[in-house]
Amino acid sequence: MTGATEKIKIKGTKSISIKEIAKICGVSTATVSRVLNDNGRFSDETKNKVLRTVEKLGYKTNNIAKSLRTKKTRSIGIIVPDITNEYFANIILAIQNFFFPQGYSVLVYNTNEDQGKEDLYLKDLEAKCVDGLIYFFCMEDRGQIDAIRKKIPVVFVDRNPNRKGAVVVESDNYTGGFLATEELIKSGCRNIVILRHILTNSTIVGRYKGYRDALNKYGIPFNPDLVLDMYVNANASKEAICRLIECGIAFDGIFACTDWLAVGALMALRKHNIKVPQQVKVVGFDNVSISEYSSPSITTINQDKTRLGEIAAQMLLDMIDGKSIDEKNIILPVELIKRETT
Amino acid sequence: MTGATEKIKIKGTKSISIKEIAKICGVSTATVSRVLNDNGRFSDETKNKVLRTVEKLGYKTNNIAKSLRTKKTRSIGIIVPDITNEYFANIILAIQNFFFPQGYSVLVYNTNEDQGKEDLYLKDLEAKCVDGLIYFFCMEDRGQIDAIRKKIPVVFVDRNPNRKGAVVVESDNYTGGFLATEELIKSGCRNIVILRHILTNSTIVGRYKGYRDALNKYGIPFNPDLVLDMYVNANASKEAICRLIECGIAFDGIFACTDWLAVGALMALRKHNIKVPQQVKVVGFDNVSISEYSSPSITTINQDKTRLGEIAAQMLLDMIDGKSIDEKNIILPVELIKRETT
DNA sequence: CTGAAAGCGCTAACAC
DNA sequence: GTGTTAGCGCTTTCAG
Repeated sequence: MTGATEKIKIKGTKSISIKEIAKICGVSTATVSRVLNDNGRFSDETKNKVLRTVEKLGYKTNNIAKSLRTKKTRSIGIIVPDITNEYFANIILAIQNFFFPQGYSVLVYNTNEDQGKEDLYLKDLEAKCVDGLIYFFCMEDRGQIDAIRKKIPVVFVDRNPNRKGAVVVESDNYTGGFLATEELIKSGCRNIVILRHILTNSTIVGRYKGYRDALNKYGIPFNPDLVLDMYVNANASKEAICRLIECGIAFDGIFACTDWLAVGALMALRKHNIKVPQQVKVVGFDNVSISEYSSPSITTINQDKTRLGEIAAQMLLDMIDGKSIDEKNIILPVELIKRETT
Repeated sequence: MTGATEKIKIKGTKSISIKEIAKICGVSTATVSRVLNDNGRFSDETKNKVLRTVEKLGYKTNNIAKSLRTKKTRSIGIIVPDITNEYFANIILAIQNFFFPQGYSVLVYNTNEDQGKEDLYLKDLEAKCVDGLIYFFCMEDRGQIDAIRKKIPVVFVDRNPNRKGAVVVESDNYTGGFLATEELIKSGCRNIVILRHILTNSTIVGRYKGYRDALNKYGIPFNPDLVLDMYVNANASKEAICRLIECGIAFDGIFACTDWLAVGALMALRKHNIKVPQQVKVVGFDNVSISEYSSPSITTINQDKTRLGEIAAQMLLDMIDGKSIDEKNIILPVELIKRETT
């Protein structure tokens, strides 16, 4: 640590504009603009001249000015609940990797599932004039969603807002829930707990439906005591399972709607010296790293995060480019990954 | 899936400008601009009139145009190695939470430690005219760093580029490495493996130095066979430790420069039926979730990600605002978190 | 193939 | 207190 107080200042890099290079090349700004954007209507000679001086002077186009004219900012927004969650981070990464080579950059907004923030972010995105939005929708319908959709292209990922005409990319949560539950049943479980996120959204609804239908199919009675709602957080699920055990409610399987919820369950089981998978079996959801590296490793439902992101990105780009899009609701398949907890 | 092909189109929300509302209010655009920016020199009467019609017509200022005039975009860039890594994600989150209330939005660029990408991102950031940059510096010096610093304010986080005059916020990696190693020594270890990231940067250098100095202080000879370099990845460290065991090289402690590296080590140890912490003890670094929820839970060195992000953000904002800043190199304290692996 | 000129929406002197 | 005016740097008709 130095106690010195220093004034940081940035050199006024008086950046040169199209005008200067036009003057130097002895052509008009219009011509320079044309060669820069490869819009035709210029000779090879002028092209070379322009390009060479652009290179020499290190000219960089001012995208602000360009945006003002073209009404395109070449940036998109992402509104996401929790960037800290590996599942979301993977999708964001795929989106960024897709868009950057297309010349788009990505504004990231983290809601932490807070609707107030979500509102503010939507406003900000509009003010910043993004060309499109990828939306991990979280808020309840208050008309905002349709409002923003009227103004800019938006594609919903992961969570389905169930609005007519909305473009959405999601995993097959229903089948995921079904497969997870079926795996437990086939391994011999008859009293299957389900650990859910307390915030109801389409992913939870789908997984729960799959759970119920699997129970049904195999003739296992549904027990409402085994439905546990909580905020997604390993400690919350640990406590919930501990409570269940302490109340003496019997169960032999757990379907956790999230891998982290499964981790918490495992902690509770370990604390009570309950053997996994011998006494209780566990299935998670997402297939994030923790499920692979936890001990025991967790049987889970894989979601294809990369494709989720890529497809959403591709659809958004198509919308921005005014292309027609074939499907408005893409549902990606999921897959059971069998590991040590079942 | 519907086979229908639908043309998505966005309604041309012919947005109104300052001009319209000036006309309606019977004042000039300058006046409107003044009340909108609260720049004084207008009467309460006109203020009310303007504000009311702004409200009524739902006028929104066009930030592109504004930026073109003011040369401020109110956006900052973040260049980060891996958004998927909870450690980095936490810092990004803190930065976003700090900046949004200040009216800034955040462009995120993921390098995946790829220098080629880093170069491109730097160019893009410049073209997008961001007001500042927070930089998890990864590339080796090729002059680019100093070049960008001349153009926009940048603060380096996590990794110290060791350039004179650079503003950097980092954890006390040296002390972290020392504490981790000391913890192992005090628990009785004498043959301590260190698991390092193969990409040398200031964090690794610092932690390694701490390791060596702790060894020295306690009179334990350094054994180069116990220094293992790899890409940060649980599988890589698992394999490295397995190899060590299979080669018959004895060790009783492991200092992993990252929690995920520690996780891999634990897997290798489990595979070979080596008891932790009885036969081998392990210390990680970062204190990300996995260290808390792994089984056994991992003793680790905590880095204060939130403060790392907040301080970096505050310093960048100060630089943007042209304020003088007191310290150019903030080093945040770290802390040993004792858990089950030691 | 090229240039002149208008203007995107806003801010900031400067004059009154 | 308020209006006039001149651009910011670029694209894009329209004429030639």
